[in-house]
Amino acid sequence: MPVDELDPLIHAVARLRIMVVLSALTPGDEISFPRLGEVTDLTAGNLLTHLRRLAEAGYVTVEKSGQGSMSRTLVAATDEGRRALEHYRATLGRLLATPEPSP
Amino acid sequence: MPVDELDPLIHAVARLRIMVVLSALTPGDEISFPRLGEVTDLTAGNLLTHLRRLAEAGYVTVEKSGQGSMSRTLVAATDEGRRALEHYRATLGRLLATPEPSP
DNA sequence: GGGTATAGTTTGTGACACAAACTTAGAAGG
DNA sequence: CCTTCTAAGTTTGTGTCACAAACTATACCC
Repeated sequence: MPVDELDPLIHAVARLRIMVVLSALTPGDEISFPRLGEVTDLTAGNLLTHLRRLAEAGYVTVEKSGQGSMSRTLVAATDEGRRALEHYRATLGRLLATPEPSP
Repeated sequence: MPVDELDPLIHAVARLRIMVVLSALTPGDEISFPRLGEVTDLTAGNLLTHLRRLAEAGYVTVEKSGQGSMSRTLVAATDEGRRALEHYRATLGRLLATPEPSP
């Protein structure tokens, strides 16, 4: 009945947190992998996996440089990612507000 | 960091839909199992499982009468369920709104 | 150079959403 | 009455996924 479905990629709590944090960044800004892990309260393994899926969807960019302990990974939301989150927000707002008349 | 966690019982899309529909009912009102299945767009199997979990949590009541094709099952949200949804709504709103200052 | 710390990756497992198959019992109808 | 159909729930099997523990690679310190 509700034509608009909640984007399952964003709906997972962990990824939702990631997207919220990334979208809060000034466009053009980035955040480091470890810092993002702290802020979202995710272990590195989880963060990595979720970022991979978000990157595959084109919602985030992941830039890596260096190797081993010198590696620096920077993450940012893409415009598409921001739009997707906005759309999710709107859809969810609609869903939560809907009294859905029952005949 | 965000102390308030999203209630995972409600967060699943299917159960979220169920709770929204049930909460939209006038307190004291009930909805039939088949009708709830239609409105939430869930198969009977799914609906049953999700209702079971919601009932275990005390978020909904499930009243059964009759057997076989004569069985009538009525479902309603409990006060606790309504409160939980409200809390979920608030938590989510906070999460989605949080710009979360990054040092 | 052995130990410790940091950054990221791989892997194993348990939970869970989902739908297909099954059960039960009344109604249709011949 | 005996079969067939349909409606209402229930059980079960399967694929997906979130999660954390274990692992790899590299630098810093003594």
